[in-house]
Amino acid sequence: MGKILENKPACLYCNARIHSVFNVLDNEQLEDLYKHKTCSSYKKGQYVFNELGMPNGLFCINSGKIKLSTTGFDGKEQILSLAKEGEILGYRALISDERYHCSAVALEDSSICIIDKSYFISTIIKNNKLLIEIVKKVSGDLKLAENHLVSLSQKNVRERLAEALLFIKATYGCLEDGATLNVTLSREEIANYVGTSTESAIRLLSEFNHDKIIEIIGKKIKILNLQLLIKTANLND
Amino acid sequence: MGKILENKPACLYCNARIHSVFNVLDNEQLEDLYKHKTCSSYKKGQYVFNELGMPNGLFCINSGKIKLSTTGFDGKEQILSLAKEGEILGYRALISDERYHCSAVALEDSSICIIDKSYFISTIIKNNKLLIEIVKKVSGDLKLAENHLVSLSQKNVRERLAEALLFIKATYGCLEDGATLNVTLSREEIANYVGTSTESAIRLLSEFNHDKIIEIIGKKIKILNLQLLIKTANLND
DNA sequence: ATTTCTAATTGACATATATAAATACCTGCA
DNA sequence: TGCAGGTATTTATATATGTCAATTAGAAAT
Repeated sequence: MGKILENKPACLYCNARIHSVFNVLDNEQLEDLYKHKTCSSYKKGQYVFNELGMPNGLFCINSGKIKLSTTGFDGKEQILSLAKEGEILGYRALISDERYHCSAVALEDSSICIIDKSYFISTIIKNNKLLIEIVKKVSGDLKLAENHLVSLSQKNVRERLAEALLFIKATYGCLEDGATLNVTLSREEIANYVGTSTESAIRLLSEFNHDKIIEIIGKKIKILNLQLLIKTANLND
Repeated sequence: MGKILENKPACLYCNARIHSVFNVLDNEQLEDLYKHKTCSSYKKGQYVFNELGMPNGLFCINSGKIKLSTTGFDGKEQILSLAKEGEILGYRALISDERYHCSAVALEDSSICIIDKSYFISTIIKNNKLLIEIVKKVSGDLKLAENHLVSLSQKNVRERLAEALLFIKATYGCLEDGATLNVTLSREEIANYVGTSTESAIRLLSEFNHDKIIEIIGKKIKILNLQLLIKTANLND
């Protein structure tokens, strides 16, 4: 469990809201939402929820970065996606009333609002606009999963790694320099997204580094040649 | 385009309805649905829609079998899922108002109802129960995609092929003998679901055949030893 | 029945990638 | 300051799987 914050952020003035499903709510509804939530802080590495648990609320990231992963057949982690502020988590398990089928772990210190389960359920039944936003959100997630699936099925590790770096950039953006990825993932985590061994991920990152596609600065990765990275990823869309 | 049938099936008496999202509609709503649809037949191999097109209606399989696939980076097919009677197709593109991101092709002669686009959109905005069913449907699809993704990422071809056979059995069931898979897929199609080369799929199917896990009877596959197949698939759930 | 075309099969070979093992590098903590 | 435990890196090696090429079987067409 995260540490409950006394000062929970006002939904009405939440910066993350514009990119979230709650953007379709009016001011009154946002006030109502505020009344039915709490907000907790999570330390880097802490679980927000894990795939064994039953949901008791809807998570909405206020700030921070979260990885969503699942445990494969021999305990190996598979990172399914990366989430940032404004994104809701755990909605599927909530709506279908079943266990989470993935785990959410903080990649850095994060604050996350937890919306009361029964309030959320009763709200979506009344509010079609919100529900449609949720359908769009799941559809978008499905599309991302399918793209990831095709890459895993058809591309080699080098292409997938390049794609992963582009995905990280697209998700979390860069630091002020406009090139250094704005998140720190371990080599193992990168490998667990790409679907390869940690050693292979390291080897290829070194190659990218040597080929001046990226520069490795400690745990940070700086994209030196975006065009070449895109070419290496062999994208088709 | 499929060939439009003069006698479209009544939604009220549709056998497939029980397993579909439309099971939440009452009799009056089903009559209404009937009024806003057409029904077409598709020959084996025919496209129901393809990933280039814009949706102009919601497809609902009345009878037959459909494969959903997408085209990978160098034109290679990736089969994403298999659909049967009662399943709706193309709902995501419709709701998000964008192009299909996969293609639907008939695996055998099929009849498919096409529900008027504007009718469907206006209906889901009014009918929350239906919309919730759709959320559950997308969520289920996402769950399947994620499981497939993890297998592609972490399992070897042998395990994935065994898993694919189990998936086909779970989706389409068996013939009267309770063991022969009730669908004919080419070796290439099997490979394109498994994420391997056609040759590797053939080789491993021969191995399964030799090991008495399956029996290959022409294009049909009979599961001889289900327990061993499950063990070979190395399932964890 | 004969031809033609596609799908299935088999074998040989190349190679990408996993695995294993050893070393180097951090980072927190005593 | 130095130890300890994890993370990162590198090298060597094994192997699963893709690729290429040749053959066979089966289905469709004339």
